[in-house]
Amino acid sequence: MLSQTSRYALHALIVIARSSGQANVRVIAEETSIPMNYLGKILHVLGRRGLLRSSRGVGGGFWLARPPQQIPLIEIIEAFEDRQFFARCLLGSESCPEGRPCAAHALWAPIVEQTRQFFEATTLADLLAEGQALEALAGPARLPSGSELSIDGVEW
Amino acid sequence: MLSQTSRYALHALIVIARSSGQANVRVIAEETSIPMNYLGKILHVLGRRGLLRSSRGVGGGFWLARPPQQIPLIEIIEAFEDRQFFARCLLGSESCPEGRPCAAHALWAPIVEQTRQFFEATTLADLLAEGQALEALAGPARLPSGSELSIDGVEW
DNA sequence: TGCAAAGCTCATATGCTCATGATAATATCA
DNA sequence: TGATATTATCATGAGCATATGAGCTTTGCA
Repeated sequence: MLSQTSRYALHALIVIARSSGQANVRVIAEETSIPMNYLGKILHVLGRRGLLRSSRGVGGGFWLARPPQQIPLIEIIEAFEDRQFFARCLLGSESCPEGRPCAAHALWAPIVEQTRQFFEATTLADLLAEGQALEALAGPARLPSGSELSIDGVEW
Repeated sequence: MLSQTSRYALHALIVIARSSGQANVRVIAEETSIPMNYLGKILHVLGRRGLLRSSRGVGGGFWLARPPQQIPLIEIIEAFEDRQFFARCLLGSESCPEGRPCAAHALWAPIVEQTRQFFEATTLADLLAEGQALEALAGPARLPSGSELSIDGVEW
């Protein structure tokens, strides 16, 4: 559904948001298992898109340019998927030129539209909240095992 | 969303169903603009999956193995997409191993499930009916232009 | 019985996504 | 000011989905 690259971007942003401050490429790559060089490129794109800020040099890294409530998932996706990602019909836009819908169009359109609305309405904050809920459920049993995904200290 | 190959398969099946009988690769390729050799391979796969029958030699071609009411779209898709097509989470199955859902999982699951149900519930016949409805709307204005997509004579 | 039509099969090419590696630019700090 | 840490940028490669091309096999028909 989503490209690997989009999924990397989402995952990286979740980790950055959780880190309550700056996070550098190496650390994010370790935590997410995303190849480091590739991740650098992805974060750079997110920077140009206005989702991340960055600084170089010692102590540098990336951080969210906006609070996660103001980062809808669709912005992340649009950075890496081509423009027709949501415009495309079941049979492809070739079979379905403007104004001459193909046989599948009307049936498929509601599905696409609902998916698009999901990505528009859901924000990075929603994902963080969901992750927090999961941790509350499973947390006590595996806190001692040392996974340091703490969500505290986020100042938004 | 769907791979090019799946979309080719869908499109070809629509054309075959409309042809009310046999259709050969060359004709289908011309009508759909799908590369002929590639189409041949796709139809062969659909044959092995039990969706098409074929015969060789002069006058040979492909035809539906079942009435279109009994061909759900999901069967077509499963022939060309990998098994995890609907199992996959927003962040990918790597981030989301069995029994340990990722942050996005619960939010995304309903979207995937609804999409899966669409492909299960919608049949080739539904696409044909939709195409017929479109033609009824726009038909009179462009019938003289010679597009011979007649739907008559289907004996199912 | 031989030719032509059509599907079948395999080998190869191409283009894109994903990934790697090296180097440059910039920032911090002793 | 030099050593180090970190992002920025560019060149290159790997692998897969997509596509092409050629020859093989089967079938129908004159």
